[in-house]
Amino acid sequence: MKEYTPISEFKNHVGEEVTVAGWCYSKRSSKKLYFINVRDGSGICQVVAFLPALGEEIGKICESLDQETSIIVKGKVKKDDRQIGGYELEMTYIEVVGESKDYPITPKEHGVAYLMEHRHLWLRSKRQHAIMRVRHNIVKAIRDFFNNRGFINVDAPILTANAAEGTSNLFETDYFDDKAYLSQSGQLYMEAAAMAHGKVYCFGPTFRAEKSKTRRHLTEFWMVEPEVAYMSLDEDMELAEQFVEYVVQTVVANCEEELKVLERDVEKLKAVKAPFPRVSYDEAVEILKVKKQEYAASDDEEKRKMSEDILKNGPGDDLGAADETVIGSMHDRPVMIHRYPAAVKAFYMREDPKQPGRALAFDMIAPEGYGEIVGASEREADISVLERKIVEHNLSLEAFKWYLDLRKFGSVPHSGFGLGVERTVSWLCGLTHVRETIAFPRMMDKIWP
RNA sequence: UCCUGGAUAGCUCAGUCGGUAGAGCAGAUGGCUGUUAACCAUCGGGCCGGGGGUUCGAGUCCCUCUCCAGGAGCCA
Repeated sequence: MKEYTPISEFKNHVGEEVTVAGWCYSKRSSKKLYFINVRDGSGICQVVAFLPALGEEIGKICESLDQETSIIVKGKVKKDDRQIGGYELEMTYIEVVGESKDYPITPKEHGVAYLMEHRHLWLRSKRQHAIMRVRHNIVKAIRDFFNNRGFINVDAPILTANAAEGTSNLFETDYFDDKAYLSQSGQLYMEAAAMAHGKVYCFGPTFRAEKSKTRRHLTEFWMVEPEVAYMSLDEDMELAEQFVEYVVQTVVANCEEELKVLERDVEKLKAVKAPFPRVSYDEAVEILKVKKQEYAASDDEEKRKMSEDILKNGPGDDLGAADETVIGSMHDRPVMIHRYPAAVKAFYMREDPKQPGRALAFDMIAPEGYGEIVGASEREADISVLERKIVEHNLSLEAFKWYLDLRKFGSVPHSGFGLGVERTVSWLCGLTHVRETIAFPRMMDKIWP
């Protein structure tokens, strides 16, 4: 590596001459003085060039700089509290590495469609830079949490032969003379791995061909899925709340600068401490019935409109987005809604022996309207029940032959959950749409760049 | 797939009653030793998304197609 000094390390080089390799972020000038904001990936710093001391040649170079021209600059680091990073570079030398004419993204406002078309360049912008760093910290915290608790990372395949939950939202691809599908969950494979290692997790991309056009959906998204042998649903809830608390508090501790750039209200994140409230599906429905009346009678037109969407699916059916928002907004931390009607949930979820018709499953709803971030359940361990449910869900017993083996050879109670990384990033960054949480989002109508 | 709203300068938008178009930013040129989305002056820049219709006349009204945004369902 060459001896370039990262801008983020300026605090250790005050008074020294350093070399910075980066890009021109913006430029202001008067006749004899240039102020060049340089970004190098680690940070942004103002470089000051006093032309009478530097000569005509350097003046010409400064004059020629456009937004995103790549440059190598030498200069002396000065502490300057007026600057955003707290430091300033007094230029002694500058060299252009690559020019940049008519850079499409100006410091002024742009529309969403335009920015998405230029996603490969948009990543350089301050907000996007901050989001990617928060995401990096979230991913690191996720791995650290499980690695530090004796979980083994066993990744699931991306190309699969059959579907976990029906074939309607699967991406299909040719697999030699056969068909294969892109994975929509690693869970079934993690159940196999948990029987080998006890505590496991997978972490990778998953794919859903849902024609969803909302702020919470991507067709390709990352999910972490822990699975633990001999773990009950209640223990699963404890694991999930400790996990989410750890991820959130790690980000609060490590991403102060980034959250400031994103203007995130950090106090709201600091409140995310276990235990999280637990609400049963039946309790949720009772709460929602009251809220529906309350909203319908409200002076606020928005609430009256929302009232129509509350319990729109009818009692006994799954909760909708409006229901989640209402329950979620009642607390300052995530809420776990558990024991949904078994009929609306996946075949592999165990029914509650104490409450027939209810599944041992929970969803974790993030506060501030960010919706479901975790889906979880205790898995059915009894082979005969599982076989019956596979048939009831119109799935092929043949396709699940290997999965049923797990119940044939030393079946044990086990549970796990899946956390959506993009929704978590969106929540922690306070974004309005998950499309900004991943470098190159894949959506229903967008697969470029 | 359904519902709603859009498409006008490179970008973000305004455009009155139907009478062939305007701002800010960006770009170019000039000015300024401390600027932070710098400022001041000047200049260039338009198939008003495509097609059809109504009209003497359409950016504006109607139909249609395409694309975009927001929402629903489904989900993480």
